[in-house]
Amino acid sequence: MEAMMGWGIEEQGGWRKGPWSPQEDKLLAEYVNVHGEGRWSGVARGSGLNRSGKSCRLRWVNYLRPGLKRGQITPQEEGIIIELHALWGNKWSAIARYLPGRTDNEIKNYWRTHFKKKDTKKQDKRRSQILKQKLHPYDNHAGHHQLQPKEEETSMKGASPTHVEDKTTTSTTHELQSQDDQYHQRQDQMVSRLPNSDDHQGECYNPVMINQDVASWWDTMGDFLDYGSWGDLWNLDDPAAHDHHHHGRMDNGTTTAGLKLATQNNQAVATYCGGNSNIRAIENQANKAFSLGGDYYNNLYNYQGYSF
DNA sequence: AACACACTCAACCGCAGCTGC
DNA sequence: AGCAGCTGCGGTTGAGTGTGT
Repeated sequence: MEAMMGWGIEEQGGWRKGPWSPQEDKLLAEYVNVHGEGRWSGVARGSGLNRSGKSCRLRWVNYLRPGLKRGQITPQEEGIIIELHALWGNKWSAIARYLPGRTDNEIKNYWRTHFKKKDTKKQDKRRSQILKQKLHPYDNHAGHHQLQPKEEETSMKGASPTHVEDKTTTSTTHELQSQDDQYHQRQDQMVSRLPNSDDHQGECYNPVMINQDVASWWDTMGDFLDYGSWGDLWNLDDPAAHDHHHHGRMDNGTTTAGLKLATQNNQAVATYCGGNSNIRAIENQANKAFSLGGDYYNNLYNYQGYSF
């Protein structure tokens, strides 16, 4: 008799339900380590567990899978969740792809706990503040040149940025102002963002070559990113996540974008995902930072922008 | 201490989409 | 084309825990 509630052939007495015991976890982990993920109905049959394939998959994905972070959601992760939820709504699995080590279930629970309650005033305010920082990074540059066109920001579907107080400026303001000045003097060195036909997954812009090692690149970018309070969308731990960004293209045409800092042989060392406005801003900043040094064709590294 | 309420999170359920026959 | 099985997703539930009175 087929058991459509779970996956696989249901044993007499039905599948075991409820919390998993350490012994069951061990059995499941051993089975997956040997046979790999997938074919979950086969897990139910072959592992000796009296659990449905569905239950096995859930336990593995949400609890046993290597690389899971556990622990509290950080403010940076919260920011990502809020921004992506504003873009995509309850697409928890899609959002989870941008938070390595977090599961869709975890994010869904977090959202419901923190932002989906009756008493939403405080939560709405916090969400608005974070969205404000995400969607208008340059508003933090009091009196600065608006580097990206406004229409790009409005292209972020579903986002309705509410104006709240700007983040307090820091000591980096002067340095940034100075860089901006030099930037405007050297705009002729800006690298154009022409589509690269080699990329079939999404629109890819020509790589910008930089002549610094990653550490100094990061130092240069770090002030700017921290200052703009959206450096958290960079992913230094799992550069391979870049590939997930490609595969995360939305069917509904939602525009998101990614950047990759990569070695000359195209191996990613850091990736970024976020709204197009942020991507454009980072590109501008990178162009500015590295064109200042001149001779940026000694390409030890490159970065590339993608629009999905 | 005892109770009520709030919160967290693991796990379940139903459904839709995909694939192979 | 239609069916069955598999997979993954989003919504929901409920047990355990924390906190306030």
